Amino acid sequence: MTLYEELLARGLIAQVTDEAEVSGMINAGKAKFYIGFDCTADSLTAGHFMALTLMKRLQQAGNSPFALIGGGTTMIGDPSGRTDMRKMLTREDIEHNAECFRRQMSRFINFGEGGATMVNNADWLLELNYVDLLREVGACFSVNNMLRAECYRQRMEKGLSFLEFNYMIMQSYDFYHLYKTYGCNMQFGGDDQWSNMLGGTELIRRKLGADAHAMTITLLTDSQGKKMGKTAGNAVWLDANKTSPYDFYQYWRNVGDSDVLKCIRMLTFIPVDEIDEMSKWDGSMLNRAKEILAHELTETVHGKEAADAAEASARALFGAGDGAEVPTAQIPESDLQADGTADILTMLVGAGLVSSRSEARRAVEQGGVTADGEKVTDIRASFSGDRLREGILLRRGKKAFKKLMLK
RNA sequence: GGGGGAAUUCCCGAGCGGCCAAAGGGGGCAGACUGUAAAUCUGUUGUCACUGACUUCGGUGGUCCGAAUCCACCUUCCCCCA
Repeated sequence: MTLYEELLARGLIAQVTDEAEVSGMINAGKAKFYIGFDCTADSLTAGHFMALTLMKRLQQAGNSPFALIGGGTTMIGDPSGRTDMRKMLTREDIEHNAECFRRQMSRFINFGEGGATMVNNADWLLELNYVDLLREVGACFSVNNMLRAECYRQRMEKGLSFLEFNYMIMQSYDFYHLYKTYGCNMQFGGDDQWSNMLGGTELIRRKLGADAHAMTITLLTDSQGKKMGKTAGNAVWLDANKTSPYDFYQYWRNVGDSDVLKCIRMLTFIPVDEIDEMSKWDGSMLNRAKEILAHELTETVHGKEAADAAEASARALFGAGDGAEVPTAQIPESDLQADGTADILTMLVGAGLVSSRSEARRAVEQGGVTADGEKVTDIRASFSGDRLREGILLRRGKKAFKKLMLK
């Protein structure tokens, strides 16, 4: 199976400018391609993860990746697929985020000798001169065409600022720049980037009379068409401090039946024929597939040790097994009451299992709280300081656990 | 530049000057059922010292015994005309 065929088999490819050209180049292992990442936060997310694995797959086949960090484009803010304008980030924030991205990426991609190249578009975009730019590339863009682009469609109803309108031009300029500087003639990215990417191929054609190509990967959505990699609107981060390895593991452990195989196919490096074998599983057997998915991804992101630990904890907490390594939380001595005990509401808040005492109260009243396996039904229940010193396993609902200790 | 409209709780979206912590939906959370799935049903969803009190309806002032509701100014956004 060729690399391109594998990508197809995994369901990764959404759109390609020229299938024959692109597949030929990447199969031969000689391609130079880039993927851009705008640094809108201080950590990469599960959404970026798929692009990174694509990069890795291609690198393993001998191709040369360029990871572009959007230090410059983030100053503009990509309007694609958004209904409102992004919050403007300060230059300092962006630089900080770019640095975080750089660190995280180097864990997945080999940037060493002969490996991938990391570039930051702040290096060339920030020094552009407005009038020069207008004359050089502005003349190559048709506003009529741009307005037709899918990525602006949503915003045509709600309003689109001129700042954001220029995003496509900046991204196109990136591609043009990388083509001229490194001979990079392919750009990959999420499917929402398609029109931005075409802007680049078009610019290269007009300015240099050369062919450049673009390919997008399918957005990872669940069976209801919602983007995956988010929980209740919050991103699943790759930074262990923002999303703990245990939570990361749990996110994937909990995907719906109908989505497991798709995730395994698209996100893991498990050979395609093995996955085909798994796709014959059904019903509760899929639970095994979910474990594989969760372990596999946690291992790639946080390392084998963390993945094993998360799996062991999960098994212990949800079924047979013991010695669970549950994330712990601590409350200070000062949270103890005069008689040396701690009340359940304070404990729940201190453990971070709820965000307020009211929420803690509700959780207890609804019978969703246990302490060391025993259901707590009284909102005035309290526990001795001695027990706390040894640690009490608090559980809120089915899936949230914290071991609470005294500081 | 001129004219018109809008801003409500996580999101969408109701809201007569007192009966508004604010309808309804979505989402979230919890419970039942399960396989840590889906579907379904039930409860819940501002905070706290919780049969009560306190803080919320873009911002600042004002009218009134009383304002999410009325007035003034400001901010932001949308639409039409240029």
